[in-house]
Amino acid sequence: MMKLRRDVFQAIADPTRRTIISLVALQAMTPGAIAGEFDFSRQTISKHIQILTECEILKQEQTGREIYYHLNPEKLKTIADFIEPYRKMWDERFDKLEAIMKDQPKST
Amino acid sequence: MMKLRRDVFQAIADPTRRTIISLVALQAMTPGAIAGEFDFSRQTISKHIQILTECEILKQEQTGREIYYHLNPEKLKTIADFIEPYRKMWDERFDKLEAIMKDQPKST
DNA sequence: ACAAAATGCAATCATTTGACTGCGTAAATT
DNA sequence: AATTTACGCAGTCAAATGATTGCATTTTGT
Repeated sequence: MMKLRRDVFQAIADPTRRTIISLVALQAMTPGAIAGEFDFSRQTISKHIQILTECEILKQEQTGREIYYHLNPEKLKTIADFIEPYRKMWDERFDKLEAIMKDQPKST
Repeated sequence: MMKLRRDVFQAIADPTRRTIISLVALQAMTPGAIAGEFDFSRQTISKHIQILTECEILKQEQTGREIYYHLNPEKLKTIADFIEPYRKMWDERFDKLEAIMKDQPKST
């Protein structure tokens, strides 16, 4: 059980884990606090946290007996990098931004 | 088997399906042609295509006995929308673009 | 009309997933 | 020192996943 096949794409496939990400993005939270937001058992949530931690989407920070988990947003870049090439196929705003970039060649 | 839990996040969780997406992004392809790019059986690939089609990442276009599958990039926006709030936490370039946007209030 | 080609559909099977309960351990509280 | 609190780890189990093979169906080509 729990092979090392875990990657970021697999991690965000689960809706509960996506919710955990959105919670922890606002502030670091303990497993107990996170579990309190769901109807699942603490251990179930704990396992989700473990999966997110394994692929480094979450980082731990222990203080006494409490462990605070906070988001490591950089890891989500993997997803963004996958999406990026397709973005320009739909995102008009992105095209507009690109145009602005071209119009401002030496802006910095 | 194959419940209706299929969503876009689940669809892109599989590496084979991500490769299929990248292939079809370049040009519409038939299942046979797609399968030819992998070492898996044709039916295995066919099933992946089915999953991608079910959640509308791929669209069919039948011509005779051949079915061309092409990418529906809009569906990937779901993923982008999830990532977007976290993007500004890592993407320096994005911040720069935002700054430029602010500096150019009436640019269009 | 018949054979070949391009697909989809069904059945099967090992593995993974996501939920659960129970237990162990370390830190805080009394 | 004993109890409570906050965790993690191990085991279990039903369901989902991802692969397979075999067969049916429709279109194309001879």
